[in-house]
Amino acid sequence: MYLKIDFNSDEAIYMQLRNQIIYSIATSEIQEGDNLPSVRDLADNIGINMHTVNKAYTILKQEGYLKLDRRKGAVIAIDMNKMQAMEEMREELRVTLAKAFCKNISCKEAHDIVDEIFKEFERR
Amino acid sequence: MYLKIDFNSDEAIYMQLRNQIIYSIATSEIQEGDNLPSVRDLADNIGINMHTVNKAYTILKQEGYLKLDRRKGAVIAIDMNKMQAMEEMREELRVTLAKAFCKNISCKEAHDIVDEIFKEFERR
DNA sequence: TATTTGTTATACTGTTTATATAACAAATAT
DNA sequence: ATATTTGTTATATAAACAGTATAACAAATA
Repeated sequence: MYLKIDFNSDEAIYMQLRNQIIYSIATSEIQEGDNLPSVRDLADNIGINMHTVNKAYTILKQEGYLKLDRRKGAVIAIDMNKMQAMEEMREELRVTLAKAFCKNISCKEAHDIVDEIFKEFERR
Repeated sequence: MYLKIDFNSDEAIYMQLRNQIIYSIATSEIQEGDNLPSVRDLADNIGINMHTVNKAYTILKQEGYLKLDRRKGAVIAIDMNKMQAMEEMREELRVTLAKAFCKNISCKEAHDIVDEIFKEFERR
């Protein structure tokens, strides 16, 4: 799995990790049942602290993407609460699309980008 | 203009302000040329500190939604950098839609919500 | 002349982020 | 059996951020 941390970003490292792991699941680079590296291995690998990785894993667990097991380690396990996910998506889109609309981006242009991104997920 | 701050939210107050002002522009509740309340008035009105409002206004200025003038106050003025806005939208959508895809939300369902939100902006 | 604007400066508190050690319990490998 | 590897938990520390509190300035207005 490819992970790249931007240490100059204003986005927290553990959030960059979280987002990239979710993206990797969406593109099927990793999938249900797969193991993630141990918190120590990944931390050493990237060059960050163990607790920063642990924070990302803990959030992914809370959000329903991971199960953490002392014997098996961190395993991808999607908790399928679609209704909740829809509501969260709606709230995020409200902000994203309000910005877009103010900047003269049309509904069609938004749709086109949605399609492009979904193609990133669906090509196998 | 209707502004509601959730003091228990994990989202910073100045970001809640920023997002709601952008949303108000998108729905044409406020528009190009309109004045926002002075930083002191709005702060008193909501019951927060002047600098928190000032931070929201400063960000809105940097992002191209406001002009700040010592004589006229804060005035809505959209800086139309559409290309930049498109790229920012694409990056935000990548995270939002990756989450959605993992939770089995289809491309069509995403499109439907985009349409619903755009209707919030376009009905007059 | 007094008030109102955005703006800037300083100071303080509390929270968050990231790091650093350390230890524990359960499982695995040697 | 022993050592190692898991996630997990507990402290501690430094830096950055969020929010508040005063205060003052320059330009414009009442």
